[in-house]
Amino acid sequence: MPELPEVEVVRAGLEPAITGALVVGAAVRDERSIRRHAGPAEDFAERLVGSRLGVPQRRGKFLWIPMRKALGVVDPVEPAGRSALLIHLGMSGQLHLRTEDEPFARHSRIQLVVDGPKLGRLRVDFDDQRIFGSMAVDELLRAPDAPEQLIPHQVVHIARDPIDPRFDDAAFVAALARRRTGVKRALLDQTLVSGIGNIYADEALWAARLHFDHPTDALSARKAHELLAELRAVLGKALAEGGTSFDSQYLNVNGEAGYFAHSLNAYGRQGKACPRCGRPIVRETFMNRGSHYCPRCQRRRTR
DNA sequence: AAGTAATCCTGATCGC
DNA sequence: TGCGATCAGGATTACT
Repeated sequence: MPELPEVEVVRAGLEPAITGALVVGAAVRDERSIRRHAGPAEDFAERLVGSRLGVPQRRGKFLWIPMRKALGVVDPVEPAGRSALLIHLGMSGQLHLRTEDEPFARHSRIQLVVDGPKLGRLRVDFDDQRIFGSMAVDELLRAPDAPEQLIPHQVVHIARDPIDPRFDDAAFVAALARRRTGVKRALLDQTLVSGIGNIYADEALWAARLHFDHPTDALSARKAHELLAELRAVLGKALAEGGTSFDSQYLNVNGEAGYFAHSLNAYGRQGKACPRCGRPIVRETFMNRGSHYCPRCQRRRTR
């Protein structure tokens, strides 16, 4: 399940193949994989083919590539177009760089062919088993809090992520205090802070010794800052290790797995000893997903 | 208005 | 062997 570190690994992996490249082909094999696109598959392909691509960008778990039709002379590195190829990997979406003669993966849904200045002609495959992911061509708008930044229309409501240099720590802590909900719910709310999913929420809560349902309004500012620090630590470490791969559901653009699964302290470790105190990690269903925590280190507190 | 539940999907796994 | 039920969860939609 790709979260911030996995999406950033993919973004960085795309960069040398994509930046300045011309789209020479686009094929949608499954319309469900362009659910986020406003028009039909033909429209999606038409907009892409003949477009020059810029540097891949990311906010939270959303990825996008600025693009503009290559009419006349344009800066190949940053085309300054007003649209972008928007990508969300969902649960099982993957982007793979392949040569044109390589076979399609079983769950290949969309294929692009690009011709770039660095790596030449390549196929960019969007493979997605569960089809929670999607691509779209979306309009670029000025970011509400930074007029010189352009972000896709569908990303405007997404908060900045904790490793964004413009993330406002004090505003986040204040917003958290205004909420009347459990802390894990808040962490998973992408309009409050983005990029965090079930794995890194559980890991950060374990590190900060917080129960997943701890009321946000009962959290001290000091504890909220500590949680933010732990979030950054776990996201940064996972990024450095290439993300978390449990199975083939997450691989980078070259088909390689990440190593962070070996570093997990709570997520998926139910029944195993808490690395801090030795008590078995417990798994409870919460918000239709598993929550993993140490019943000794992460005591539930009441409002 | 803010908070929460339901919904979309497929494949691996389990029980019978 | 095969079949149906269950589980995994990110973002959006539809409620309360």
